[in-house]
Amino acid sequence: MPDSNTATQPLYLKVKRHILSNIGTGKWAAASRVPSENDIVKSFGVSRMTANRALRELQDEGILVRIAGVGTFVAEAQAHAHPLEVRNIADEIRQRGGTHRAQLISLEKIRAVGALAGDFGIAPKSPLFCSVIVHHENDKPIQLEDRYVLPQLAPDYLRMDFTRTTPHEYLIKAAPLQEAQHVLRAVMPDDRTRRLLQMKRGEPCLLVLRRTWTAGVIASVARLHHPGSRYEMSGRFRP
Amino acid sequence: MPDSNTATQPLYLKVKRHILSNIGTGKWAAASRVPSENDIVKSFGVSRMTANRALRELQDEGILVRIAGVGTFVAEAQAHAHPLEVRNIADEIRQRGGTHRAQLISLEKIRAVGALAGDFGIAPKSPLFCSVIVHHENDKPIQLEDRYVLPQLAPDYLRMDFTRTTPHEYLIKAAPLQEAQHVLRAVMPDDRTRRLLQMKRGEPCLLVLRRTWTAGVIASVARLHHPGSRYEMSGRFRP
DNA sequence: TGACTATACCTGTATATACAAGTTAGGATT
DNA sequence: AATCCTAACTTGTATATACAGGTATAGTCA
Repeated sequence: MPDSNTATQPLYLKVKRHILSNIGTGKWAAASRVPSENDIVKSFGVSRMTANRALRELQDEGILVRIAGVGTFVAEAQAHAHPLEVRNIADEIRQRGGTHRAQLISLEKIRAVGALAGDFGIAPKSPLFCSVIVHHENDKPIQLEDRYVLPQLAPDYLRMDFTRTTPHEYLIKAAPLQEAQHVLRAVMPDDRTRRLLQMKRGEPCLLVLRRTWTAGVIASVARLHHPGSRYEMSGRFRP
Repeated sequence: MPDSNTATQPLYLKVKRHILSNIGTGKWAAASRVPSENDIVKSFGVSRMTANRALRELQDEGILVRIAGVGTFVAEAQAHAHPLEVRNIADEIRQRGGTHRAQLISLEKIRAVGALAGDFGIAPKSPLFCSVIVHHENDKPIQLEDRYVLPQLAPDYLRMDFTRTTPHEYLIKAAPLQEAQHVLRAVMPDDRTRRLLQMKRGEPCLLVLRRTWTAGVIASVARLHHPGSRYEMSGRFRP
């Protein structure tokens, strides 16, 4: 029955902004109660569905906690975890406006030994596919990718042309990704790594270890070495 | 008019799962069209608001793209960006079951010079608060925190006891965080850094540069050095 | 042929209403 | 005093309806 909107802005957004501003200024502290749907109906003159949408979306965004039968409350302050994106190297380069070139060092079937077999949870000497690729940005090497793949999940891995698509791109199509783990370290490169990345002596590497799971088993393990002087990861974050 | 539900499961979730399953099996490829709200009304026998909620939530989750007047489509495959968390060091240590100790090296007012003034966007020689803290895990140094703070936003910064709370914890309370940027690099430490972190010669550092914004201005800049041999960042990700 | 228009369809938002189910507090009963 | 029950309030879901505004296409008119 009330009008549709007063200033060309959706009503549920007005309600959301009002709540967010009260939380942002500290007027409504963490764990304190916020107006119920019916309170908002009265104070804003909107329908309950509109109030519900505002509160529900704020819950989905982690700002509020709602308990049926009890009420709606300001969520505890965010764990303050800032996401940093770990992305496909080719996309990353293209987005920067650079040109990507992949140099295939080797692509073969190997036998898992030692820690590698343990990583995959397979028997020692089981077959694994292994690719070694150096990724270039504007013809400067910026990533050495040592990748190991479970043959069952990517049977035609050895026939792929990895100068055209990255293993990463191929794998997310071949083996639906369920989970990924990343570990980030600063390390000194070994001789082979330093040579392939054309690094100076004494220059460190940013190392990303990536493991991806499919159907509960590790589908792929990647070791990504980046020259410290030519590569950095960055991310922006808005709470 | 139709019944409420058939199997104790919300109808909008049924619709969502149906769509997700069609996308998951590849039946509906990326960029292909998905049924309109009215199609879903007919095929599922639900109201348009219910169909709308299912499609809208899938859009919010990045699964679908909706264009008013045109239709609803399967979103292009996710950019495959894996978040890596950049967290408060004290929380991180405690969560691992270790004990955290902060060693205050210095806490003073300085004058911004050179790049620092540029970072903050303030005039050279403007005052800045500066704290230098070494964070220990089980009495081993794992982070050197060089932090610069805008005095206006944290007037009592110099009176804080940073052996009890981290600057990070203090700042998120004093200056509501609006945006944060992180840059990650592998670098060789300078002499001071190597000494404070008790590192061996030739050992690299994982360097995190963090800038946080409040009300459009940079509130704080932090340089976080970690010994490569004793520190790593990791994150898990489920799509 | 080119420009305009009417139409059909789509999403976006908003409302009034309804019923289910969880929680809490207070009152009645035993 | 302990227990049960009810009333009031909360969120969660679902519907029918309405209007606004975006987009594309077919058809009309100049």
